[in-house]
Amino acid sequence: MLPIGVANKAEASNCSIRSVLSNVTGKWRMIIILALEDEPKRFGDLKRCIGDITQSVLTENLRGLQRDGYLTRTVDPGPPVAVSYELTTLGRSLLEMLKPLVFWSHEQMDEVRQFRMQFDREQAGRQ
Amino acid sequence: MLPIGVANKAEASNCSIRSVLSNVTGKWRMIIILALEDEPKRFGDLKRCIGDITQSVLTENLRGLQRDGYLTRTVDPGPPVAVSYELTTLGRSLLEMLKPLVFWSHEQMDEVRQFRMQFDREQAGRQ
DNA sequence: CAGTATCCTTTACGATACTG
DNA sequence: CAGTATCGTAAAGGATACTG
Repeated sequence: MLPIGVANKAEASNCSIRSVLSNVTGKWRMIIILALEDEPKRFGDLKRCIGDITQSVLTENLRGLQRDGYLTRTVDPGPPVAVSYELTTLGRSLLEMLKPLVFWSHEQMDEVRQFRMQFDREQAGRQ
Repeated sequence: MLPIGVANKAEASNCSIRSVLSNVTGKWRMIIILALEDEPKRFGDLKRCIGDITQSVLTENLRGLQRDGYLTRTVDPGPPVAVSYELTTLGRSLLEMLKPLVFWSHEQMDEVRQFRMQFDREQAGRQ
């Protein structure tokens, strides 16, 4: 069995599984990793590629991923300055873990939507 | 390449990959799925097993997972009443996607911690 | 036992303006 | 171009009290 539980609060902070799993929670971290699959990208490219992320949020999340060692940030002082982000070996390794999950998500999407609609209908019927 | 980006906001809501990936973001959803790996568990068992989750938050997340079809909720009217939660086929299928990620997390934890410490040292040095 | 109901705090996210 | 700085909102989570 996996050590997912904690006996107390002090233990929670260094609970191994949780601390690393939390790297891919949040709305954007997986998306960014996936966006860097094929090649290094510059800040503006990433923003365009993802589409609906704001500058400040993209910056925050890139910092976090860089801090944890999933990507590198390289500055080419211009002018104009160009900053590019690239997956590290660790990041690429995470990407490989994520890909099956993404394809699975894609496949199961309709089923989840069915379940949701049914659940919501049942809830509505109970009112 | 994976369709992770969106061209506009309207498209974002039915962007397949994101909508299902978001099922496993958040602090607790993966944890709950993992906690149900071995056998169905009752509400109190889950709470004890996870350790540091409050009743209300556990309830919310169980509802969400049930809504999306990952688990079932079965009531045995007592008294005393006993409610047990069990992974569905879909939930078990998700669990299998999650397990490699969890083991990977466990293995890579030290490396991530090293990166973090180094990054934080560099940041401190820059002040 | 398995919740609901409140209320509160924290975190993530978003919009906008400004800068070297 | 790639940010930073502010400010505001929304969602998640947490603490506590109460209930059939």
